[in-house]
Amino acid sequence: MQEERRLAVLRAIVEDYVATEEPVGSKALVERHGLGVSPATVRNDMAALEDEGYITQPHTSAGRVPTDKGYRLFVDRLTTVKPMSAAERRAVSTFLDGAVDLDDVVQRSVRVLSQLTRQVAVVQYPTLSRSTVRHVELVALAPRRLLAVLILSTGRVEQRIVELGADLSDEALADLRSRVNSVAAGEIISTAVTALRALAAEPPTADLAAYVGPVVEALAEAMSDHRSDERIAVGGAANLARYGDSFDSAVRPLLEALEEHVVLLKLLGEATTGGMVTVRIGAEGPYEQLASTSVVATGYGPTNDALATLGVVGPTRMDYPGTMTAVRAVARYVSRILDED
Amino acid sequence: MQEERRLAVLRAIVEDYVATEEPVGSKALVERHGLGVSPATVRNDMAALEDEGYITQPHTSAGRVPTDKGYRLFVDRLTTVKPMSAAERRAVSTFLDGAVDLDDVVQRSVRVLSQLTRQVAVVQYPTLSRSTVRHVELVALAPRRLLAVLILSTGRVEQRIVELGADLSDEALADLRSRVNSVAAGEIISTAVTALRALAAEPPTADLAAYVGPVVEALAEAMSDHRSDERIAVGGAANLARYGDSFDSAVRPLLEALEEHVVLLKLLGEATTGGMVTVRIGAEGPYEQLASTSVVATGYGPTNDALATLGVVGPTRMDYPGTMTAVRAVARYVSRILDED
DNA sequence: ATTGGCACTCGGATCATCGGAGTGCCAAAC
DNA sequence: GTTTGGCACTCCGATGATCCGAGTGCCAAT
Repeated sequence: MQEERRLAVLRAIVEDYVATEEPVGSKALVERHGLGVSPATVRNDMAALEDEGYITQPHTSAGRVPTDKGYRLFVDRLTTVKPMSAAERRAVSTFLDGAVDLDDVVQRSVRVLSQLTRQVAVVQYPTLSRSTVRHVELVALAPRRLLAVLILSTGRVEQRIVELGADLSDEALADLRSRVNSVAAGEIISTAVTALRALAAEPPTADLAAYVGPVVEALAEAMSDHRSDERIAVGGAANLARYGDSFDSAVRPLLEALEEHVVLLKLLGEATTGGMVTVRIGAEGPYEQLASTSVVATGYGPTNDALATLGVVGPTRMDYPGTMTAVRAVARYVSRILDED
Repeated sequence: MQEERRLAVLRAIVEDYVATEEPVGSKALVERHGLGVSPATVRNDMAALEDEGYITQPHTSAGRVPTDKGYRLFVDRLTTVKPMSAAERRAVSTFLDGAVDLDDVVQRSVRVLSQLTRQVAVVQYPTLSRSTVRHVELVALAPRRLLAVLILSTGRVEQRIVELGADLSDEALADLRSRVNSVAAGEIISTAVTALRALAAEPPTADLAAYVGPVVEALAEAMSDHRSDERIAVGGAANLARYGDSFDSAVRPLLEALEEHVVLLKLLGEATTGGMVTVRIGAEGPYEQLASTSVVATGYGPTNDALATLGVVGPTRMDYPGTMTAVRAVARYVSRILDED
């Protein structure tokens, strides 16, 4: 079964290259891994693997390096799930358990993920679109100005200041508050927006006619605010310093991407559910300039109904198994925490 | 007046070195700047400047490079205030005017500042400690759980979830809300905390005794939360890519510092008021590892009562005059915006 | 005080050399 | 048919020698 051995060779090449950062030759391979064959045999296999496009040599008479295609095969078929050490598990859970609010959860996740993977970590804030309205609070700030506070099921809180066209009485405010909550509370965002707009279109009392419009508009705007969909936390940029070589080709575009949240979001891709981790390798991604960076990401959210994405961005030459388990584990912990409150 | 010319020479060296990134020699100096003397004269001056410690040569027979001391003199005595171009002004104001809330103001400031200076920009969120309580809202989420929303004069909103020891009636909630607001609203943070604690110590009605404690504690904690004092926004890290050389010595520690908000805060230093811009050059700063980075910072806040700091971090070799005006301008615009709402 | 002249220094670029790791291929062995 | 040892070959990268030129310091002249 040479076929089997070839795959073993590919796996060995990937592992060694990731570990050493240097092209790996036939001799070093047989020494460091227990393949019971001679270097010559490995060379034959390597030639075959090269023909099929899984590896290349940077130049004649150098060792081999995996191609994107090689990494792809490695990830798809040669990766064994690597469990996290007990210490790591404990670190993740204790660190994340200390979070006091949503912001803090996200910050801490980014931090722990980047430390675990020694890579750049990216965590998207939970999307509004799937969450439900827990409560709407209206607070009078001045006769003609109020603060609308929107509390969502994910724990996110949005607030807007609303300017009114006429003075507002306390009774009218209380009335408005209860009416708004009765149509919106408990509903999913999109439904809530529709219901609120309906309320604004036909003011139930003449009193409210002057206020309901601006308030509803502010709320609807807060609910469908795509800016907040794009909120993202990034951490571990210092890990980029380890790239060392290939600075211009790899680090610069990545640093630029990290500041463009829209780009980052596209890079993370669609959120996947159920513990599935997406791996996008090098040129498989949407940006040419990031041809030598890979993305390992997964969705997270309460009850495994993916609310948002979180993951890691790094060089194609990365420890995929380790990164994948780290990403999966952090996603699971974060989901659990969000479920709790 | 050789003294005067010497300073002119120093200024020319700084300007040239900042522009070209290369040690500057006597010949190039007289050519590029209109000093009406010969290279030999300049050499004499340079020797004197070197004796006094304002410049050095990286190695014998190379041009001169300013020392920290040289930059210091340049900043203190040789800098003419460089006004911003009309286009820049317009860019800043229109960009910042588009901000919708406090978060957005900070984000946009970081962005505009980093683009203006082509450097890493850092903006601290307004401190809680100087601001006053605008309003406290209490929202029932469940019979034994409520959400406390704290609205501050800076526009910042903090919220905390409070677990109660007993079921809460609507009347008790309303009572509590009005009592809390009557003692806290309009007060400065520290006063409000004291007043609230007093309220908790002697519950005005037996009804409230079971609730007032946890609620007040949550509010006090939110008010004195030092974590939020440490909130910071960073932008323009991609500009670090321009360093090119001196990667390990300069970029790596800086990247690490950017993730340690505590370090960054210490780096920014005390907030200064009244349009004063602080410049800290190289080894003047508190961190050895950042001996080749400078900080240009200033305080900002409504009515010029510095609430927080904002600034730029970059290599000692930076365009100080330009950076200083940019920092000053952004601080002024941000202050104005915060004053408005 | 300034200037032109001049010998001197030293870093960086250029180029040649050399060693070694690694390959491909072939013929022998299993 | 697969595996293996042997061998000639390639080419990268380190090392070292050479050389050029920008820049300096100093001195004598202005």
